[in-house]
Amino acid sequence: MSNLGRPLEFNPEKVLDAAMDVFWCKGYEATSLTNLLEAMELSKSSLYQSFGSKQQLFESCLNRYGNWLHRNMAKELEEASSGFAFIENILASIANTAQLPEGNKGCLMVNSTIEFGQKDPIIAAVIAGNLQPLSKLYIEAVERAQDEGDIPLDADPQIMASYLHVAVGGLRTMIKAGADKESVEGTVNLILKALK
Amino acid sequence: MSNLGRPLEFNPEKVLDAAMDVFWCKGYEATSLTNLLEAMELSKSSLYQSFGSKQQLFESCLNRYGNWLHRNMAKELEEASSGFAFIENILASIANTAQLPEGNKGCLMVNSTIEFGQKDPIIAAVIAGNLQPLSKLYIEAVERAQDEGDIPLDADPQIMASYLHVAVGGLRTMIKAGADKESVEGTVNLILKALK
DNA sequence: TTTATTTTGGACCGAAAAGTCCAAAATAAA
DNA sequence: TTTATTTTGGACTTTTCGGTCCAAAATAAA
Repeated sequence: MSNLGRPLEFNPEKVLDAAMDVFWCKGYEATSLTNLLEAMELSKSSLYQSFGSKQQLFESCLNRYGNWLHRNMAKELEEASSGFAFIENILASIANTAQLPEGNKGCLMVNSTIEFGQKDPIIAAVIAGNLQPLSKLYIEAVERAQDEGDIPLDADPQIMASYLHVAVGGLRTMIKAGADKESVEGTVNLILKALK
Repeated sequence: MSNLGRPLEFNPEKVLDAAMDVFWCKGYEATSLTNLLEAMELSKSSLYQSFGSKQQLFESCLNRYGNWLHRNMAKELEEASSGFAFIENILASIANTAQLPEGNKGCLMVNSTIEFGQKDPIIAAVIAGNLQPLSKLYIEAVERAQDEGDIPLDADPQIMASYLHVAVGGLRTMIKAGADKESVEGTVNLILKALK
């Protein structure tokens, strides 16, 4: 709004990314203020001044992550050679994280869904608000795949989208449990075959 | 071992169940010693004497939960009218928890997989050790369903078992996110159709 | 009844938790 | 240069964290 006063000494987006990564790796409860301050390279007062509280910072991170995810997926859908190829790509890229540090991080949205569920209505709403646009993308992809003849026309895109949501959540769980890449890929093939 | 000394004033299985429920509802990091002591109705020294530490207590709870789950599922498989009916029942009973407190609790094994992943090797081993017998049950069920003609013979039971594991993890995530029963049931139907 | 063994309640511990507060510093506008 | 506005570092606070310790209590065996 105003340009007055002492300017920020940090880049709000960069420090948000840093905080996001900590929450992503450790989960909400397991990350302490100290963890955040070290990663963000901020003083305590700057954090509270700019982000309100640990929980509000977490909400900001969830939204940032959700936006980032949606942007990426929307771009992938746009650039995909077909609706079905998009779905294949999404699941394959998840399978590629098996037994890697990235696979152990999982998906911040899935992690937070499991950690919070409906315990805190505000967090639940933030998650739901970020999940819905992703669902829309899945529906779009399925409809496009139906147009292109890769998915039967009698399938309900809404249910198909839920099915994909389940696949993503389940694969991330499987990978967190330490599954190797081959079995994840085999499972992905089965998941995809079911759509046809 | 020995019968000497003052006898326990509590039932170890009962207090373990109480602890299990707290971890189940809140997750490991979010439950405090105080939460546990209140639920178990134990003094701090009794807890440490009998269960070692918060983490060891958690490990005991995981094993108890895993055994309980395996026992239940083995019984259901035994009593099921067919291998495929067993699979249907498992998924249906998960769908039935949608929008109920039980659904928000989810599955302690799934919750812990997401919360810990591979962060702590001991916990990871405990989870893996409890997951493997469940996998075996899934494989058994699939093989039986193949014998009974409900699942094609060219399907790999191992991959099918992973697929079911993914389905369970994903459904629990979906339900934790607040999905309503109808859409979960629709999704379950799609998951099952894919097996045929 | 003594002795050995075990459990129990509660005091106690240092560390770390999230969060508050304020004076000093840094800037833009007047 | 003054003034208004904002950020920053860090001291400070209260509460809770997981965990230890020990004397008292309760029992079985000798």
